[in-house]
Amino acid sequence: MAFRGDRPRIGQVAELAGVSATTVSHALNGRRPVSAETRQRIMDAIAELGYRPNVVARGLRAGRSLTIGLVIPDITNPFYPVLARGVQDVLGPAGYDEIITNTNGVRDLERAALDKMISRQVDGVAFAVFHTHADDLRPVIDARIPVVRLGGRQSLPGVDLVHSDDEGGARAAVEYLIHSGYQRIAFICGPAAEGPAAERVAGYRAALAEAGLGAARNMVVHTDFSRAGGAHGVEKLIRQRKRPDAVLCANDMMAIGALDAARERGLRVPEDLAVMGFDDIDAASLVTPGLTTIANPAREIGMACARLLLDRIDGAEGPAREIVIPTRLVRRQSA
Amino acid sequence: MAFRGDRPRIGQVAELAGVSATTVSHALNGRRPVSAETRQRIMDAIAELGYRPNVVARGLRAGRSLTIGLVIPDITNPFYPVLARGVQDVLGPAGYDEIITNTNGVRDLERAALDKMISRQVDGVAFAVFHTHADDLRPVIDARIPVVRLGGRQSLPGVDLVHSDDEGGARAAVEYLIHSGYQRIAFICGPAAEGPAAERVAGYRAALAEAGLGAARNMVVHTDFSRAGGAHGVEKLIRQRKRPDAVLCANDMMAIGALDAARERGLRVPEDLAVMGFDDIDAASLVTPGLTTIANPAREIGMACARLLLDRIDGAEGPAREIVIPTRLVRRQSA
DNA sequence: CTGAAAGCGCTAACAG
DNA sequence: CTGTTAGCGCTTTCAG
Repeated sequence: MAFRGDRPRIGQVAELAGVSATTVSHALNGRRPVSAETRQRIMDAIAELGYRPNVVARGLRAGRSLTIGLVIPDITNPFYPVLARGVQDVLGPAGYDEIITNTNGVRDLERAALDKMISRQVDGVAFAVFHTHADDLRPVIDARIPVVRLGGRQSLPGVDLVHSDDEGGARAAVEYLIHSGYQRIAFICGPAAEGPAAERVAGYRAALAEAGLGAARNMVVHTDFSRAGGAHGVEKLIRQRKRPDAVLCANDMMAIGALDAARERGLRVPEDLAVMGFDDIDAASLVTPGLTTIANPAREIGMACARLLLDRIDGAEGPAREIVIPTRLVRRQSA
Repeated sequence: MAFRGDRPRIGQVAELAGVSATTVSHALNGRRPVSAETRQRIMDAIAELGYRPNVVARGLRAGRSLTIGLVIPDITNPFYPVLARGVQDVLGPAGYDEIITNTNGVRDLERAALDKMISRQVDGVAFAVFHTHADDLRPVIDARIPVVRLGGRQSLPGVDLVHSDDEGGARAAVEYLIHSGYQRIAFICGPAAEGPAAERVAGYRAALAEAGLGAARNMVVHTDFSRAGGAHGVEKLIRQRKRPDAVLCANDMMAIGALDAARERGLRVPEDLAVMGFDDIDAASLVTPGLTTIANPAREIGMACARLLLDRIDGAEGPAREIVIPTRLVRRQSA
C-alpha cells in the first residue's frame, strides 16, 4: 500500500535547503527569479531527497490536471491506437497525459465516461462515437471543458470536429476504378448508412454520376462491417444477372472478406473482380493480393485533434471549427 | 479555458440541501449513516446543480489517485492495445483509470515515464520493457508504489512479474510440427536472443532434443523482428545444402514474411515448407494461407497484471510473485 | 445522526 | 530576491 508519508514534500526540500516552500516552488516553476546560489541549494536538496512534485496537488491548486480524456469505442480496434498515438505525440511534449476509456459504442457507457472525465477534472476531451446526441456532451460543455469530436457529420454547436474526408476518399476510389477501365462498380456498405459509411456512399454515388455511369440501385448492398459481411456482400452481388467487375467496400475488413469470397468462388482479383477497401489498416498490406485502399489517416486525425484541444485550453475562443483530414489512395494489387 | 468556478462544489450542494459539507460527503461515500430524508435532499441538490465530485481533490486528501500507469513501448504495436484492454477491464470496475505512456523502448523515456507516474501519484504501475535495469524501478519502489512487470525473465526483487509461457509455447509448436511429420525444423530468431525470443529458442531446442532430432546449428538464423526479417530468414535457409521442411518464427510478423518468401520462391505452404508464427496477432488469420501459430494471450496477461496490482494496492504483502500465462496452439493452414 | 475545523501538497497574492 | 498566509475541494478527526 502506498503511503504518501514516504514521499518527500516540498516543505522538506525547503527545510533541507534552508529556504521557504514558496522559493522552492518558484525555483521549480520559474515564475519569479531565484538567486543562482539558492537555486543550487534547492536542486541539491531535491536530488538528495529524490523529491518529485505532486502533480495532483499542483492540479488542485491550479485548477488544471494536465490530463485529457480520450473516449473511444475500443482501443482494440486497430484504428484507435494509431489515433491515440497521434494525440499523445502532440500532447505529451506539452505536458499532458491521456486517460483512455472504452465505451464499446454503448451510449450509457459513453455518458458515464464523460461524467468520469469531468470528475477527473480533465483539461480537454476527445470524443469518438457513432451515436452522438448533443445532450450527452452538455455536462462537459457546461463544465467549460473543451471538447473535440472525432468523426461524425453535423457539427454540434460549440464542439470542434475533426474527421477525414470520407466522401472525397470514396470519390477518389471510384474515379481510380473508372480510370482503370472498370465499368460496373458496386459498393458494399454497412447495415444502414451508419457513421462514416454515409459519406462514403455519397462519394461513391457522386463519382458514378459525374462519370455518367449512374448507380444501379442493386449495386449497393448492405451487410455488416465485418470480414464475414464483406464476403456475404460479394456472394450477393455475383448472384445478380449483371455482375459487377469491381467492388468498393466501406472498410478494409469487409474488403478482406470480399477477397475471401472471390477466392472461394474462383474469381481472379483484380482480373475478374477488382476489390478496394477503405482505411488502410495494417492488414491491408498483409493479405494476398495486397489491398488497394483509401488511407484514413488516424495519426493525422489524432494530431489535429490534439492541436485543437491545446488551442482551446490556451483560451482560444470563437465558433466551432471543423478540420477535414485528406485521405489518400494506396495502390496495391487488388485493383 | 476551463474555469473551475463554473463547477459546483460540495459546499454548494450542502448549502442547497441545508446541511454541512461533511454530511454531503458521507451521503456520497457511505462512511457513516445519513438519515433517509437528508440523503434525499442531498441527492436532489446534486441533481439540480449537476454536481460531480472532484476526484483530484479527493485524491489529494486520500493519498490515492485511483489511477494506474501503464508504461509500454508502443500502443501501436498490436499486442499492447489488447493487453491494455485486459488491464482496463479488470481495473475499470474497481474505479481505476489508466494513463498509458509510450517509451518506444528507449531507456531514457522509460525512466522519464516512471518519474512522471510518481509525480502523478498513480496507485500502481504496469511496466513492459525489454531493457529492465533494476535501478530504473528503484524510485517507484521507494515511493511505495506497487509495480508489476510484464514480460521479461529474471524477476527483480520486490517486483511482481506476469509473462506468457514462451518456452512452453515454442516447445508445443515444435512438438506439433514433429507430430505432423516434419523432420528438419528451423527457427527464425531476432538479432540476438532478445526479450521473449530467448525463451522461445530455448523451447525450440528442448523439444528437438527430447525428440532426438538435435538442432543443427545452422537451423537457427538471426534476422530482425519484422516481416522483411522473416523473408530474409527463409531466403537464407533455402540456400543451405539441406533445406528445412518447416520453420518456426519468433513472431507472427516474421512468419508472414516467411510466407512472402515462400510464395516468391514458388514453395507450397505447408507441403514444401510449413510455417509457424508466435503471438497470434489479428493478421495471422488474415493472411493466406492462414498462419498456424502460438497464441500469446495479451488480454489474459493484462487481466492477471491488473489483479495483482489490485491485490498489492489493497495491501497484500509477501515476496514477489510470478504469474505465467499459458500459451495455446492455434491451427490454421500454414502448418 | 450531524457540524466545525483541520489539513492533504502546492502556488498565488501580498508583504518586505 | 525571499517569506507568510490563505485556500484549491475534499474527507476526517473530534465534538455534540
